[in-house]
Amino acid sequence: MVESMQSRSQRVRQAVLDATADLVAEVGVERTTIDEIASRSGVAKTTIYRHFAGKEVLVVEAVHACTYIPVITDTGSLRDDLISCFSGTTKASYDGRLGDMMLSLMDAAQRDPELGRLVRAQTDQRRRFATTVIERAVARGDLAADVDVDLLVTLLAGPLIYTKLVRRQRVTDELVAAVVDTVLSRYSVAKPGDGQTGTLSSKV
Amino acid sequence: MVESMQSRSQRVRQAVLDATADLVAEVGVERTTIDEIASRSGVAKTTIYRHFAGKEVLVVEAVHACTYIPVITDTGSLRDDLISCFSGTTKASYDGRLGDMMLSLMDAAQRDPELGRLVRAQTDQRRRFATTVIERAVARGDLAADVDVDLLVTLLAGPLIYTKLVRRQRVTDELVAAVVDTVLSRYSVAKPGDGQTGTLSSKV
DNA sequence: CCCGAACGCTACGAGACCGTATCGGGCGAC
DNA sequence: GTCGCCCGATACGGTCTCGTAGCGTTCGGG
Repeated sequence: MVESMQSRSQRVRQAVLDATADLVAEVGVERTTIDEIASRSGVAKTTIYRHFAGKEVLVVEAVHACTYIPVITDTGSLRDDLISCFSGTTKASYDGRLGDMMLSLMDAAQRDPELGRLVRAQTDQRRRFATTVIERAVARGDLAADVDVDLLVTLLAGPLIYTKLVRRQRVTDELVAAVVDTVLSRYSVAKPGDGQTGTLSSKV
Repeated sequence: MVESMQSRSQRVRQAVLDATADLVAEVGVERTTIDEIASRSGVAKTTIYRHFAGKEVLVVEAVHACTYIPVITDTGSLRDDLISCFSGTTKASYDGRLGDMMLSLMDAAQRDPELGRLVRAQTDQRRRFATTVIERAVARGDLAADVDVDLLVTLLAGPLIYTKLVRRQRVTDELVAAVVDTVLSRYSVAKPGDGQTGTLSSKV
């Protein structure tokens, strides 16, 4: 009841955070100004200062509100789970507003400790999704027990994020599948009698 | 002789570009101001404007002056060449001033077309080094002829740059070797006379 | 219906940067 | 030595952004 009743204060907060997120995505953290946020959101600058201490807090909250939580699948196939995981995090998230923010956020995070923690938490969380999926595969015996999970996640996430942020190209489903297949083919255990994990004949 | 003769104009230019590079590495492109550049370099603001049109040109030239060109080795071993290549580009360069600039540069490049071209050129050039090494291996027969070179470069460079820029961890020699070895083990041709891309022995 | 809290609007002073003008000083060439 | 060019220092007007104050207006619960 509370969430639909607090119409005034809550609506204002949401409008401000939305406008902030839009602005950060468009012009970056540095060029985002309170005046422009006021103009976009339709909320008076005075009112913004009544809700938020300053731009830093505003940006942190706005980004936090944009965080997308993917659904971790459990199909029994490491390959499918990984593709699902990275399509949900790397692709979906990075195609939206959050993707446009990332570079500016990471840049600003180099100097703002608060933003630094936020970005780091975001990164760690994403890695944890992949880690979970991988560790389940280890438990099933699809991967050797002594696999360097951290390295494996880096090998998977690295090319995708690099493609998105540095090369500024779309992360296609084909790319996700290609990365997962290539990396997995190195680590996969050849199961005796069962060809489920076999990704041997990938057509590159 | 010319370079040591043009003492006045040349020394001033160099001092300004150095200070600009330092500032960009420290506080980013946006927060870099002409006044601060003047203060750091010891060159009067008036003089800076006599040499450069504005901050944009200044940053572009400063970054351009920082570009590090690695030596492409040709040891006959694809693995060693790749490690040498990525240690030279990803590691050495990204450990210096240029590394601290990259995030801010890429962010600013989203809005400044000139910087965009610069960053893109930089990225493409680095990829070309790896591409050269890989294509030589293909010519030797160490790699199958139908290898997706572009994907392969992304698989190699991605994890390293991701480690440096996103995770903000040092790119160690061990990491470079691990990435190269893992990715290569997928693509390497088993034996001459065997199937082309087949990597049957997927041991851990 | 009425009152109080929350909001919108305008204006303000302060500070940072920008880009330019003006003038004085010094270095180098001849 | 002298002249010309380049540089340094200061100052200025202009713009942008910040954060706050004053005051009129509107929304919503009782």
